[in-house]
Amino acid sequence: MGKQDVGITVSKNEDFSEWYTQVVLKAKLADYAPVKGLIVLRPDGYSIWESLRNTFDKKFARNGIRNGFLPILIPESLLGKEQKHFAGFNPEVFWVTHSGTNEVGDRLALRPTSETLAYTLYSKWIQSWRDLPLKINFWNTALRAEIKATKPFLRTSEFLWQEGHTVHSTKEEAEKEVIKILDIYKNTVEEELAIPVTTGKKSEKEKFVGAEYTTTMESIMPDGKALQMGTSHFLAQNFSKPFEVKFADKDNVEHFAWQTSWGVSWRLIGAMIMAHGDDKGLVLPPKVAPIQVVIIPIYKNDNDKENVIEKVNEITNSLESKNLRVHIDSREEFTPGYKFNDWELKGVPIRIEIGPKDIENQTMIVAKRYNHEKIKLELKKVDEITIILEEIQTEMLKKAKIEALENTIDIESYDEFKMKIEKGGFFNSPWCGKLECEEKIKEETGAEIRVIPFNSENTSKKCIYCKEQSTSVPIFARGY
RNA sequence: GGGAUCGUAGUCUAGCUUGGUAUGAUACUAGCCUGGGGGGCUAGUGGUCGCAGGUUCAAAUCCUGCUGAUCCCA
Repeated sequence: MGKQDVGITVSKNEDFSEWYTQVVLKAKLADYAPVKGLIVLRPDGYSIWESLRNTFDKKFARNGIRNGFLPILIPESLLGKEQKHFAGFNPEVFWVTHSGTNEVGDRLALRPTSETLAYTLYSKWIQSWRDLPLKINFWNTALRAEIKATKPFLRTSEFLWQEGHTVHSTKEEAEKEVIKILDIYKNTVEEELAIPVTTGKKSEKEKFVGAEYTTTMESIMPDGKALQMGTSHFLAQNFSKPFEVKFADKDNVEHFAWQTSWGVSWRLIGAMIMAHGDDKGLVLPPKVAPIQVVIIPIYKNDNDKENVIEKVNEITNSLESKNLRVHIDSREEFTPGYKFNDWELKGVPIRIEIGPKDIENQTMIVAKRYNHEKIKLELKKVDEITIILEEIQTEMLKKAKIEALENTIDIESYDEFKMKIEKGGFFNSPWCGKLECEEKIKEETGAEIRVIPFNSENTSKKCIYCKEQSTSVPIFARGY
């Protein structure tokens, strides 16, 4: 196999879509399953998911949220109980119609999301204000049939995610919860995955069906398209009424409860691949990298080998004592050069090279994945690796922020909007708030309102489409 | 929703027009030499040609259906 076949064969700039698919497959994060639109997570991909899950679990726990588990089948009678919600999901629901050869009576849906099921149970579990707030998170998968344009992690018919469902006695408390969760999402994505996000509300048209409003975090990808990174919904009493999630308040009067739901999916992994990867492959932020440091021993003869391995073991012990995830690539069948490329494809943040020359000088070579920098580090300063990893994490976010900023522009002229939309990007453009303008813009340019950023609602500008007084300055973009 | 292209060994691919059980590279296995940016030599292994059916003495090749992937437009 030639050099060009093992690694990524296209440039990220020239063929972004092909580049993305190759990175996913060749870095062994995921593979296609035998059914359309479904993918398989391989250990390196799953490990990143586990890392995110651990972080979220810690933060959820601190916020009084516990995990539970719900079954995957939902009877049609339940799914259809909240009409708007049902209408919104119906086209993409997978149905179980048979058990063995027998037809089932009430068709069973493979959950597209669990609101209806969860709240049926919540109504049983909640009777008094003393039972509130009830905050449960579920790690599971959701199924939504994607007919066309499937893409690993970004658009698949089944996806791993978490869905949180909380119940509160007051509107205020529920709305606070919505924002608290969105904050957790934002800081986790920025701190762990080093991807900057913009938070705000979805427009009426784009909100979660059944929600009173949806808050969202959006990111701009290097190809200029927007990616929804997570949503947190204020459900008001839209579900508590049909599902009778009621509680007796202190005055012994029964009230319908106020609810929220929220979720992030493995889409975040897709975002991470796109945001940081380069022409050599994946680039992993240190915090979620399954392997943070890979060590490549280099030697020509047995004598060298013995000395090198000894040092390599010392370094490994030292790094592992700092709780770093270290791997020694001791494969004999590959040359060092091959291994360099191999681990770069897999995105390992730091590579350490140690050979006879280094031993002589009491140094090692430290190569950083994200900027291709190579430095010489004294062996006795091995502890600095921890600091370098932290720096990498910070620098990656900084770099991503700069790129996001470059792709974000203020546009008030519709002509300019139409001209520039081909290249993609986040456009801050004033909007009057009318559905009609939103739809026309989508129709004529393919761009939609991705998010109405918080604090963007004080504006004296004129709507980019109808020129009337605007009510906000949303971010318009073409999306995934 | 509309349109186009494609599917041959782990990977990439030749062969298809004009039917005769498949070409090359790479990967993989073994051995030796190598080893600081995708090493070399030698010898091997690996294929129900996406699936099902049809035409035919004979199908990777022609026909039909299905399935999966990719791209473009709405």
